[in-house]
Amino acid sequence: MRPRVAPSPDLSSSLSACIARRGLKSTRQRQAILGAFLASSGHVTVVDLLARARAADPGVSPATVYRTLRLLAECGLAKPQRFHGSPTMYEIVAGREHHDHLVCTRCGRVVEFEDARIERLQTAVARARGFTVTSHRMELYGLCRLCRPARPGRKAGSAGRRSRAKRR
Amino acid sequence: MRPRVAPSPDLSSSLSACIARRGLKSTRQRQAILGAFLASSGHVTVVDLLARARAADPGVSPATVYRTLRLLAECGLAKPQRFHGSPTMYEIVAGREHHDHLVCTRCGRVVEFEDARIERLQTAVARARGFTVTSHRMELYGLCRLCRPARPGRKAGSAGRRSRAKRR
DNA sequence: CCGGATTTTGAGACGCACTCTCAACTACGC
DNA sequence: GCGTAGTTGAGAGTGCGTCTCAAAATCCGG
Ligand SMILES: [Zn+2]
Ligand SMILES: [Zn+2]
Ligand SMILES: [Zn+2]
Ligand SMILES: [Zn+2]
Repeated sequence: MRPRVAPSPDLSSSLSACIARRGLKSTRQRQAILGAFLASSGHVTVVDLLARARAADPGVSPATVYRTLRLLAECGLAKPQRFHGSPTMYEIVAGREHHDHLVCTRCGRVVEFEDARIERLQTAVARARGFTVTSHRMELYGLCRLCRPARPGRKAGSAGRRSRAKRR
Repeated sequence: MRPRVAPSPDLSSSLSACIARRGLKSTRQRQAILGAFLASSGHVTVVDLLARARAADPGVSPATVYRTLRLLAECGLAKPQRFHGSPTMYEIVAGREHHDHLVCTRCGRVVEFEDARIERLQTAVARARGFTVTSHRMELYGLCRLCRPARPGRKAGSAGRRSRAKRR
């Protein structure tokens, strides 16, 4: 029922809408951050986003990135995801359907999935315990194809190395 | 279906074992903390645990609770659970089987459950995406039986209820 | 039971990821 | 342009947890 909207100008207008509706103002910084966010694919950290936004407009401070991200979340454009062991990541939410995550504990790659059977079972289980579920979180941690140890003949390093250096 | 071992001396000996094995020492504080932890049921925060441990022995500092909890985790006796919106909670792990959690967003109650069908589907989904799962986290958030609004014909609780009632 | 090596402890400094405060600075309608 | 309300950056503050370090406790061999 949701029209699928390719990540495009549309979304930024939807921010303007939300901004207008609340009597807020459109600023250089917000544009830069929104631009960087929409241009990103997948899941971004505040640090990532700050860097990208600064590429477009050096005058962007971390505080503003935090604030704008919160605004985007309130407008239903972004959604924070807190994966184990890394700072909060944000993903584009507009027009996408619910999904859960597979997270590679080695390279940090995040893969999304959705499984209606699991979702149904979750609801059923909850109901059986007297709960009315309003949201859930499900993350599967493990090794992705490329990080899986010692498969002969496989080269894991070439294309796949997503940045994601995590300290701990 | 599991032989229910009442939280008993067994576990504390298993700590001594782990302590001995690593050349560590048994101290008053560790006893107090372990005692408080084992006597607790369900999921405890550091603050909770500190209070309980101090009841038994006033000379226990927060730092030591953190340290001991980490030790317990390394010994496989405790497991940290980070639920959305509350500080890390620890639960007794020894001899129990894996489970996931239902969390009431209003009163904070935590209910455990385990569903083999879901677990199987998780593994299957992961494999289909090329992942080897080593662990997962699944939490269902919502309202428990007692917190569910007694619907006088009108649907009261939308998604947003944020109130944080600490359970005691 | 003692002495000394070694571990542990408490207090407070520190770190990280955020949020808040506030004075200076826009954006924007008139 | 003006005025005003919203916005920004810098830095202080907060929550939660870890680290540092000197003093204290544990343990072990004698
Ligand atoms: Zn990987
Ligand atoms: Zn996602
Ligand atoms: Zn409840
Ligand atoms: Zn549990």
